[in-house]
Amino acid sequence: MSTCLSVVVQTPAHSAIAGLLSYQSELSLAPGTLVRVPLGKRETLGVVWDAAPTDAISLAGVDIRPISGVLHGIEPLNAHWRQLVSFAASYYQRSLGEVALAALPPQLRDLTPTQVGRRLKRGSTGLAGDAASVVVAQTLTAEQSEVLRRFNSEAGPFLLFGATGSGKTEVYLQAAQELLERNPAAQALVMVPEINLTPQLERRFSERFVGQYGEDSVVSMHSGMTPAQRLKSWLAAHQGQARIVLGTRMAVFASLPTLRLIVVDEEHDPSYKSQEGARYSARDLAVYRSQLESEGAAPGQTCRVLLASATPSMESWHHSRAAALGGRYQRLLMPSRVGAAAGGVGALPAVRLVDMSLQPKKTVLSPPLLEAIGQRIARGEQSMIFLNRRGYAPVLQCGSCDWKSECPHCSAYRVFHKIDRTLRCHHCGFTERVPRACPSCGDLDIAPVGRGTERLEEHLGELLVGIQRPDGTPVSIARIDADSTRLKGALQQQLAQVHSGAVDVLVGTQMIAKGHDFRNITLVAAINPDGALFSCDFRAAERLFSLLMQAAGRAGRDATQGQQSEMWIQTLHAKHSLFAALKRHDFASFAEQQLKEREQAAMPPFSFQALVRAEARSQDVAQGFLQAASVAAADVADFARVTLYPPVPMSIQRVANVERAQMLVESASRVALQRFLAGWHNVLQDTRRLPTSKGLIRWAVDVDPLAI
DNA sequence: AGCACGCCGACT
DNA sequence: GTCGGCGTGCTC
Repeated sequence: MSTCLSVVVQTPAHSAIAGLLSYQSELSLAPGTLVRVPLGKRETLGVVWDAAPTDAISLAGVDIRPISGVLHGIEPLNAHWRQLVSFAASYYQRSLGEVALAALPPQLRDLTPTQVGRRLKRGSTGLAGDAASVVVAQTLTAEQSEVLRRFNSEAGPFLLFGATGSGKTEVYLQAAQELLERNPAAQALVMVPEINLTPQLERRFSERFVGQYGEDSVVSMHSGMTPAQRLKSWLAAHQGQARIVLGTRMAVFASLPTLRLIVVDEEHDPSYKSQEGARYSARDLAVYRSQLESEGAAPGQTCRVLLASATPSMESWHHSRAAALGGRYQRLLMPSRVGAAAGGVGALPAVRLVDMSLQPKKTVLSPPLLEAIGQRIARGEQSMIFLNRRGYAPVLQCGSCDWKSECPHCSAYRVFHKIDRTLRCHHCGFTERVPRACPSCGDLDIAPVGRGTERLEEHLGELLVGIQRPDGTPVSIARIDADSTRLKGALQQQLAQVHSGAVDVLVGTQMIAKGHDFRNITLVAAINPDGALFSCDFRAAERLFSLLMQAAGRAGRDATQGQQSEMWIQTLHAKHSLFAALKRHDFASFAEQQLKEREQAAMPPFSFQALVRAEARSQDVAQGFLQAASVAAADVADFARVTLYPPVPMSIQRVANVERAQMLVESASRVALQRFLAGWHNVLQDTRRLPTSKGLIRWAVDVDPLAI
């Protein structure tokens, strides 16, 4: 008698066969085993989820086909990994197969069992590193020691609230080091929000651990790696040679059989929330995973989780309030910058607000800011200027008719890029050469409106033309944004330019606000941050505060300059409480204010949300689908405990000729929302099959959405 | 998602 | 008369 296996395979989120598929096998295979199975006319990778001896060879009229192969060289994925995947699939309303297969390295899908076997042989040499090259741990500050002491002795989860420059990375390094010394098999997972931040983190972890634990002991996982590299890292983690895994959000799904420590650096960062496929939050899954890995573990063998940020998310801040008030996380504090003593208390840059309502209209850079930048250049110091908009100008407009550079495929303007004389849509990518004359009336008077980083760079060049560096050479201005760093390695190269001191003024988008340590930057300026102040997105203020705080953290990382470094903000709303709190570097009072407002308005983290998005040929069909699903929701479990809002067009209604609409679902209870969504799923699928839904392209649920 | 089948327009 | 467009439907 053969065995009947339940196998998960890559099936689309809403197809009719979202569940487990049955296959027969002569071998009795353990759950978690990787297999190759026939599916229709092709063969695909699957994961055994369950096995039961059976003699049934058909089910509901479908023949049960035999599996076609087993990836013998790879140990079955353990129960914790399977539980994590199955929780994520159910919480984020996606199929098990989609989540499970997306969590595996893509190359596993393409390789036959024999090819995988060859890779395994070729893999690790298990070379031990050179013990002499071990970089010794730094001496900790009192704050760092206290944080580590509490982290190692108390029960988590932990939220480390640490100022930029307070030495959070050293805390991660020593927490990992302590773990690896204590437990000869333990593994640690350290996540960062962006690919760009992995190289420098990898350098620091490698120099600390590779010497002692071997070449494969530190590996990275992010989408920028080649398929072969990803497979190699994944196998190293799965087989336990990798002791430390560094990566972006996808790394939360790495197979780590002896995981004992998870660090989520910059835990507030929106990049931890996936925006496609299963829209999971890697930060939230990290907390869940640590719980899972700790279940039934001996006291010293639990998996600890450390979320860290200088500006925590309102969710984590709320969870880390006093236990008496219902907090579940331990809040750990590191308010001081390393070496702060040299620069006096805090040594965080002084925040200067420029009230732009007192400046002539259309001023881009106010005279006092320009003056301050000039002084830095004369002293041989660097400045950094933020503008969160790339290109030359966001719109091109005709002076005589009302033509604007609209994208023909999207409800958005195409951005003018002067460098290559193009109009580019940042949503669908549609690009054309800039017209010589207005395409509508033929007038030659077409002009850029507003400004992006390209134009700011040009403008600065004109304004600073008379300024000289200490050695008498002219000012050098550089720009870093998604356009200037398109080529591989370009970002690293441009950052190196800044480090070498060849650049006096750096212009860029938020790309330069994150993580990079610049020793000689003593002035940071945000020239137009007002957009977020009165946004309809209730998280806009939180994001702005965090961005400005992070930007301010770029200034004066070198303690000897801490005293003179400044963060400049130009605003039309100088009296806004956000700026007042920023001036005092007072995240806590900003957060209390935000949470109070959120509580009064019953918004997250005091309520729980999900968004259903629909895409269709016409807006009517998209909204009609949502409306019909909304009406049909009345019979679904826990309907009475959720609020369904009417469908609305998305803020950018049309992208690449697809109309988009969304509908908000809200509940005071996470459990009720989950139960409702689970029951509603079939209703949505049935609604899609209705004749009125003809023209609907796709729909998806986003649980705990970041933006509404 | 793939990969089929299937039913209507311009080509050797 | 075929090649091929992408709409609809199925995969244990």
